Amino acid sequence: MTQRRILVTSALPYANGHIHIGHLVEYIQTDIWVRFQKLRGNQCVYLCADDTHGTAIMIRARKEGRSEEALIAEMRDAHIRDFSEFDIEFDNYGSTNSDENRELCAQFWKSIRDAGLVKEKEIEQLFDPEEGTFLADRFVRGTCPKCGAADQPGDNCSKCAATYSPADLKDPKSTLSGATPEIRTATHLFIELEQLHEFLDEWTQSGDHLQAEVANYLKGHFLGDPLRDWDISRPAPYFGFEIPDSPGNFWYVWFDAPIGYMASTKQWCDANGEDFDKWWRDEETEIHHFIGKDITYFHTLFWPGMLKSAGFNLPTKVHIHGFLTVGGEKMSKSQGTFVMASTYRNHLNPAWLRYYYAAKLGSRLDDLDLNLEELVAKVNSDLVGKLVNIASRSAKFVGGQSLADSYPEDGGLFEAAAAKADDIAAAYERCDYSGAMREIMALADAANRYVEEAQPWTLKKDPEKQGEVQAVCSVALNLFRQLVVYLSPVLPRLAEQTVELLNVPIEKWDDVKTPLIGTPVSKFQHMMKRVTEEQVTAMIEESKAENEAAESEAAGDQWNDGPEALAAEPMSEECTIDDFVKVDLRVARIVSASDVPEADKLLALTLSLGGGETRNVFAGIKAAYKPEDLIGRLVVCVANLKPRKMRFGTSEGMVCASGSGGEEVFLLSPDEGAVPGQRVH
RNA sequence: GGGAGUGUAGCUCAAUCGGUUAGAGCAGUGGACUCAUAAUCCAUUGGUUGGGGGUUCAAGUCCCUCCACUCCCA
Repeated sequence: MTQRRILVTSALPYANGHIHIGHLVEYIQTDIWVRFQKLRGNQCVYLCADDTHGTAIMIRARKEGRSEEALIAEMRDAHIRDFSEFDIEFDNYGSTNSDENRELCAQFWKSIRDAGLVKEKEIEQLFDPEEGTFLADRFVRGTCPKCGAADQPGDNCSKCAATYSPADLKDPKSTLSGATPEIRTATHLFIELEQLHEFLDEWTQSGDHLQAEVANYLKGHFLGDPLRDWDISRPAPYFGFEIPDSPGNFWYVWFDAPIGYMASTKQWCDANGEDFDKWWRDEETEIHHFIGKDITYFHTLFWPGMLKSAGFNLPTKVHIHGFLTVGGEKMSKSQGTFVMASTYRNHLNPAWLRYYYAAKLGSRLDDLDLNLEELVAKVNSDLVGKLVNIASRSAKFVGGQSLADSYPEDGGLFEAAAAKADDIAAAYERCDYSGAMREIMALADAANRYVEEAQPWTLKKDPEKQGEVQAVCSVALNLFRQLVVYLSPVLPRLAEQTVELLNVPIEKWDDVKTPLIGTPVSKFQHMMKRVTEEQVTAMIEESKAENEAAESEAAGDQWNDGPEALAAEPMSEECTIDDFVKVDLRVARIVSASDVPEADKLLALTLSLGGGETRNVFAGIKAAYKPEDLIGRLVVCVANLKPRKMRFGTSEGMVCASGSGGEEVFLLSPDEGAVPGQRVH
């Protein structure tokens, strides 16, 4: 087998937050692949870095009253600590805020300029006069210019799905300061990606660079039309690198972030006497990027385009994975399923998560669901019950002695398991870890059956049969070691423990093909504990508590009330008592509630004001309430609202509720004792 | 709104180019064993492959349509 030269990266974590179990899907996936490649004898380096630039970092540092450099240094230490606790082993962990990165950015920039891909355009952008900074779309909220929905983000409306530019918003507010932004023009630099259209068509649609569904997605969504220019500069103030030939402008964070892969490589090369060009300009080198599906287009359009323009190697493959859900739902801070790596570590063993993710990761970009009960079952059953059990039930009979001097007759088990080496390797290679785990666990079952039939515990009682005991245990321990070699990319610590037990290093994939003979066996020690549901529950509880503490700290008071709601929908102008009494608010009882099938957001309600007085109301609360849960409850309604014809009928009032819409709708309820028809003063 | 996906047993997933009676693990049930961390072994229940229609000798797989969910839209 010829040795491959492989450069591997995971996406750069942003220096604005800690590593959580969602991030870990990617780093564990990548780390397994890298460890596998190294075990196969390939020359493989795993590179990563913190992504440190951009507005979010600048704003956060400002809020915390310290420099960006201090913030990112602290975050980088925390990231490195988290990764190391999960046995994620980078060959170099850099930072996009490094000299190497600045130099490489300049080099890319010159190539892209020379290729005639850069042009300047004046664009209008909202500017926060209080913070003294231009505002990215997500930092502006206001009223949708199309449908008039309040509190919508700067680029599209969550109510009517209209897309627009932040400058079109009515009553825009900065989410940073609450100030009304001004429109200012600024010169931005753009890369004319369309000039690379033909190349990108070719690169994305041919070869094996992308998973099939990703190639389809790009074809369907981007490559069918001319590619838009890519805005890669941001005016000061901005935390990043100033563009050398455009003073006052900085490279957009997504320009310098992927270059960070190369800057990290450069650091590694310098530290290890390696030639940088061998890794990024020699076509013999394979380059593999592992990323999540949310950043697909940066890595499959811009990045190959940049590399092509600057004359570097193109990625051999971009491996894209799905998102993590917990219990079938998005990770949720309030439910405690948004678990930080460090919180997990406080309660559970990282090896469990590594195995669980491996058992569920396939080569496609389906989302991965972390089901906590399943985690408990899988770890206890597969790792403890099946795998470690093989050693546990055989090693103690030969502890302190040696394995048999020649490999005993085992009915072909060892050979059969060794024959799986290529299949299992192929599954790892294509990132089908779940397939690999299934094959390995089937072998573990076979090993347990062998021990079951051979009954070393019975043989042990007969002094004449001590040789047989040694033979049976030699087989069992060799089968166990085979499994551990297969699993060592996933469970490096278990591999180390096995080395201690059997006193022979595990160094290469082909170790599965040669049984150990005559080597000493150490005294058996427990290799892995079982998981309990209590541990999992404790982790979730701590995660919840952390979230509550964080919210409370942010709000600065004991009620956890944050400023977001008020900032999102700022106070209206003053009104008089006369203005207020024009609105006749009444307590009403919902006497019927039904779905409006043709409407996405509406429920049809009949409100009783008592004494036979009713109002038919269409309320936009479908996503938040089920009709059957509403019937009978008291609400507050606007009883004198002018009736309005809608497609589905006439609406004769409004039900009072707060919230931003969608599922975030909270009906007002009167306290106990109120009766329908009472006026609200 | 546009695009890309997903939907298979109670749960998590397989099923090669369209090809035998749709398979595993876990959970469940019955039994065996008692070396092992209540681990292991044997047997076994469980399916209208989201709904409907079509193509075909043959459809989980291909086509149309509807439903539900996920992600993306620079």
